[in-house]
Amino acid sequence: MSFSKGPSLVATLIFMGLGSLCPRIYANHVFLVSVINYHISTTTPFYLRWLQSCSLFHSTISNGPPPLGTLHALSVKNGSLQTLNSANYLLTLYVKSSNMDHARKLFDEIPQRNTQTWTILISGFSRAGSSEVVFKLFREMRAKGACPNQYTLSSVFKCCSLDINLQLGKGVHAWMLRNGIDADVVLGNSILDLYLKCKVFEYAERVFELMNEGDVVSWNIMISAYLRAGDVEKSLDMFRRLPYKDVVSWNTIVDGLMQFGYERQALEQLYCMVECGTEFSVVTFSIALILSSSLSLVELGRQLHGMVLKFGFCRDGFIRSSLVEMYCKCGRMDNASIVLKDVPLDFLKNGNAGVTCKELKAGIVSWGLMVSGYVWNGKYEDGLKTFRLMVRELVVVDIRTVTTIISACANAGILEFGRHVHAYNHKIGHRIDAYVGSSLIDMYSKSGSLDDAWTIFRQTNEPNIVFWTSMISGCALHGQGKQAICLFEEMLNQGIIPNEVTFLGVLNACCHAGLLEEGCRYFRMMKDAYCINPGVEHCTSMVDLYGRAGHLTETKNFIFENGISHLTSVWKSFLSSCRLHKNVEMGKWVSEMLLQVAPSDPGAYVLLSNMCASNHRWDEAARVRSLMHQRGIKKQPGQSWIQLKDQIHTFIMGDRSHPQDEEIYSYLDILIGRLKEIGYSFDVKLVMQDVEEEQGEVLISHHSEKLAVVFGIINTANRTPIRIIKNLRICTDCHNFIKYASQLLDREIILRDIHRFHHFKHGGCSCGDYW
DNA sequence: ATAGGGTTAG
Repeated sequence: MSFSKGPSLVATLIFMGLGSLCPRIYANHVFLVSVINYHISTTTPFYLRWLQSCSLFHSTISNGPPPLGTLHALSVKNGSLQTLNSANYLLTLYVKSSNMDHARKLFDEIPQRNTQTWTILISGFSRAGSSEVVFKLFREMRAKGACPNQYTLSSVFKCCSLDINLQLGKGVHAWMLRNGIDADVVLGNSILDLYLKCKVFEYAERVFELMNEGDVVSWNIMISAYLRAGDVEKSLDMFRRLPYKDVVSWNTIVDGLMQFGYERQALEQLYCMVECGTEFSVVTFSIALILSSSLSLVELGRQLHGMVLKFGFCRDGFIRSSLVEMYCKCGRMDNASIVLKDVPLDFLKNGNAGVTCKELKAGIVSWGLMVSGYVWNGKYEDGLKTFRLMVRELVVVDIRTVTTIISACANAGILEFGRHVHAYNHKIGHRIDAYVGSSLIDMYSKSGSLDDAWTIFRQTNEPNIVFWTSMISGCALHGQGKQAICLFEEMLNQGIIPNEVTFLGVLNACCHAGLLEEGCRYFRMMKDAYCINPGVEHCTSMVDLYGRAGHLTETKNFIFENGISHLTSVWKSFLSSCRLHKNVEMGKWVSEMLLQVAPSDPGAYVLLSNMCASNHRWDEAARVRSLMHQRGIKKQPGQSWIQLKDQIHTFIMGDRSHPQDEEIYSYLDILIGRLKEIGYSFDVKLVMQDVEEEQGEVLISHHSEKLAVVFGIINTANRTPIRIIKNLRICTDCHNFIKYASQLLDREIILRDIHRFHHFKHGGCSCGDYW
C-alpha cells in the first residue's frame, strides 16, 4: 500500500479496526510513532484503539512490539495512564512481549488498579514461571481487596503445580470453597493439574468426578498424569474411553508410549490418528520425527519431512530441531546439515533483533544437536569444528544443549572434546546442575579420568539419583568395587532412594571386583527392600558374578531359576567363566547352549574357539572357525581410538593406512624386543589361533590396541598418560604387552574395552588380571 | 487463563 495520502489514512484505517494491518505497522514503527504522536494530543480514543489492536494482534507478530518505551512515555505525557483501559492495554503489551521488568514498573505507576490490572501482571509472571512473584502479588492483591477472577486463580494454580506447591494450592482451593467461588472448566482443569503434578491422585479423581469429567483437556491431563506415573495401562484405558480425541490426546498417548519404549505401539497409534482424520500439529510432527529416528525408519522420517514442508511447518524452530535430530540419529548428517542451512548462525547471533526468543532457543538446540550428531556418528573433528563455530558466533549455548553434547562425548569417550565443553560451561557461567553434573561424571569416567569424575562429584553434591548413579557406575567401570559400595551406602544414609539403574551399577561394581557375597546381598536387597524386579541386565551381572567366582553349578541354577536362558549375553558370560576356571565339560555344554541361542553372533564363535585353543584342543577350535566361516559370519574387526590434540586416530588390526605407519611398525618391533628382555612373551596359543584365523596375514603383534599404544608413545611427551578406547574386549596378549610397556617406559596407560577400564601402571593393571 | 514437544546414569 502507499502512504501517499499521509499519516491520516493509516490512522483512519487502524481506527476502523483493521487490525490485520498491524504486522506492517511494526515494520514501520518509527514512522507510525510519529503518526501516533500527531494524533495523540487530539484523539485519546484513537490511542486507546491503537493500543488495543496492538495487544490483540501481538501474538501473530514475530518481530516484537514497536518501541514500547516510546508508547509508555507518550502515555505518561498525555495522561493516558489515568484511563484504566489504556493502562491495562499497555501493560498487556509489555507482558506479551515478555518485558516483565517494564511491566512491573508500569504496574507501579498505574494509580488505580482493578482486578484486570492485577490479573494481567500475575498471568504474565505465571507464564514466565516466576512462581514466587506470583504468590507475592496474589497475597498483595487480596490484601488490597481486589477479588481474583478465574484467570487470576488459574495462573496461581499453574504456578503451584509448577513448583509442586501442594500446600499453597490446597489453601487457595479451600479459600475458593469458603467464599463460594465456583470453578469453570478451565479453572477446574488447572486445579486438576495441580493435584496430579503433586501426585495426590485421590484428590484429583474427586475433582474430576465433581467436574462431571470435564472436557477433553481434563481427560488429557489425567491421561498424561497416569503416563508420568508409569501406569501405561490405565492411561491407555482412559484414552480408549475418551469419546472425542483432539490432537493433544493423540500426541500425549503417542509420546507416552514412545517414552516407555513401546515404539511399535506408538507408531500404530500414529497411524490410527491419521485414519481418524486428526490433523497433525507441530508437536505431532516433532514426536513423530523422534519416533521414526528411534525406530531407525529413515524413510518415514523423510515422508514426515515432506509433510512438514507441505503443511508449511518448516518455519517452526522446534520442527527444524526435530528434523535435525532425526537425520542425525539416522546417520544422515548430510540431510541434517541441509535442514540446518535454514538456521544460519548469523540469525542466532546475540543481539539480532529479528529473532524471537523461541526461534533463538530452537536454533541453538538445532546446532547443538548437529554437534552431538557428529559425535554419535564418529565424526569427532566435524563435531568439534561445529562446536567451536557455535561458541565463536553465539554468546550463550543453553545448559540443556551443553548436557546433550557432554553426554555424546561420554559415549564416544573423547576426553579432550569433553573438557572443552566443560570449560565452556564454566566460562559461560552455567552452574553444574544434576544434569550437567551427571553427564560430566559419566563423560570423565568413560573417558578414563575417574579422578576428574570424583572432583565433579565432590564439588557438586546433588541429592539426585542419576547423579549418584553416574558416580557409582563410574567406579564400577574402573573396577573400584569397594568405593562403589561405600558410595552406595553413603547415598542410602542421605535418604536417596536407589532405582534399578543404581542397583545395576552396584552389581557391576561387585562383579568387576569379584565381591560375590556383597553382590548377592545387594541383589536380595533390590528385590526385597526396594521391590525392584530384576531385569535381564541384573541377572546377567549375577551370572558373571557367580561364574567368575568359580561357582559354576550355582550359575547354571541361577540361569534356569530366573528364566534368562534365552539370552546370548548370559551364555557368553558363562562361557568366559568356564574358560577362566578351565572347566571344559561345562564349557562344552554351555557352548552348545550358546550356539543354539545365538547362531549368528560372531562373539560366540570367537569365545568358543578361544576356549578350545586355550585347552590345546586345536581340532575343535578349527572346527568352530570353519563352522563360522560356512555360516558366513564375520568377526567384528578390532578397532582402537586415541585422541591427540583435536584429532581422533583410529587403528584397525593390521591396518597400514596411517600416515605415521612406517614409524609405528618399526618402533613396535623395537619395543617388543625390549619388552621381551624384561620378561614379556607372546601368548603362543593365541598366536596360533590368530594366524590360522586371519590366514597368516595379521599377526597378534598388530592388534589395534598395540598400534594405538605405540602411536601414543611416539607422539606424546614422557610420562603423559595414554588413553585408548577399544571396541572389543582386550586379549590376554595385549593386556600382557601393555603391562610390560607401562613398566619399561614408566607410563600410565588407560584402556577402555567394551566392558570396563584397565589402568596399567608400573607393570600392573587395575583389573587385577580379572576381566 | 487449563493439557502436549528437548537435558543426565544402564
